[in-house]
Amino acid sequence: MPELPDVEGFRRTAEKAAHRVVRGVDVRDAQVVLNSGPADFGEALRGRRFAEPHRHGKVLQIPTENPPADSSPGGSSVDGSSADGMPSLLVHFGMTGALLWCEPNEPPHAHDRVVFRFDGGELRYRDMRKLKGVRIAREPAEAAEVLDELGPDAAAASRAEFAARLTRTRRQVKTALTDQAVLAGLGNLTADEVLWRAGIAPHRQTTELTRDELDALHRRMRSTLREASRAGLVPNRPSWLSGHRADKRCPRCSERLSQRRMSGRTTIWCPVCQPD
DNA sequence: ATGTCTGTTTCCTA
DNA sequence: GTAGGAAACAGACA
Repeated sequence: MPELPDVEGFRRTAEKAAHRVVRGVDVRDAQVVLNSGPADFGEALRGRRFAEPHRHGKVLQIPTENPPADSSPGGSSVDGSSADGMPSLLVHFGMTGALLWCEPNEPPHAHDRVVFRFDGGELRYRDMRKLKGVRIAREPAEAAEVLDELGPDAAAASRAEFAARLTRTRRQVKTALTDQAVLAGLGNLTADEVLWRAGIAPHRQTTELTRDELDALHRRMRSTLREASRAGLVPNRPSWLSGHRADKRCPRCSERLSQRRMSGRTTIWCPVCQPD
């Protein structure tokens, strides 16, 4: 599932836990804890509060903050401790990961790999295939190591930044769009969707795109991500290309869609709306 | 049963 | 620098 819009949905889920104290961490499958042992992982988080979650591309970062200096009722104090210097939780959802907010007594799901318990609810990292998972960054520099590998967030990249990053390489535009080091957040579905909306064939070389085409691509990308993020997934609507991966007819002109594997992923486009 | 597919990423080879 | 394949994993599906 997880492309930028999905992770944006998970970010909103994580907001339910913001400013709550982590009462306990259950690592039900140590394999998804990427950079520490299960005990250390839980120990790094227990007793701290989750702060406001951030998303960069497909990566979700949940910083922590210290518990409020004892109870300060009445004061809506966000307390003194900033999230600086505190450990962060980093989540990469791989291909099948998800984050769910559950009531305390909901029975566990077979694919619940890590459970973060709070008073009155819990956050669950659920993942069937365990291609990625969670990691702990003990200080901001450690989180930066992961995030610095990524290009600018696709939903936030400016037009100029977008064009500059994309044309830095001369690869096929679909491949460049899904390269997280070029631009962070687009996956197989959103890349196909954006290219279709912009009327650009996926195998075009980035360096042969005109300024107008780059601008169109950027504009479509922003609007597509905005709409999909609101839904928390790439919609399966009839007016979207992604809704036609099965019947393989262009939603705009009804032409038979073309299909090819590009860098290992199934790529779909309309030969009429996206000419060579 | 066996093979193929999958909304991800990384590593290797040509 | 770029493209393609395989692998990590756990299914669903024909």
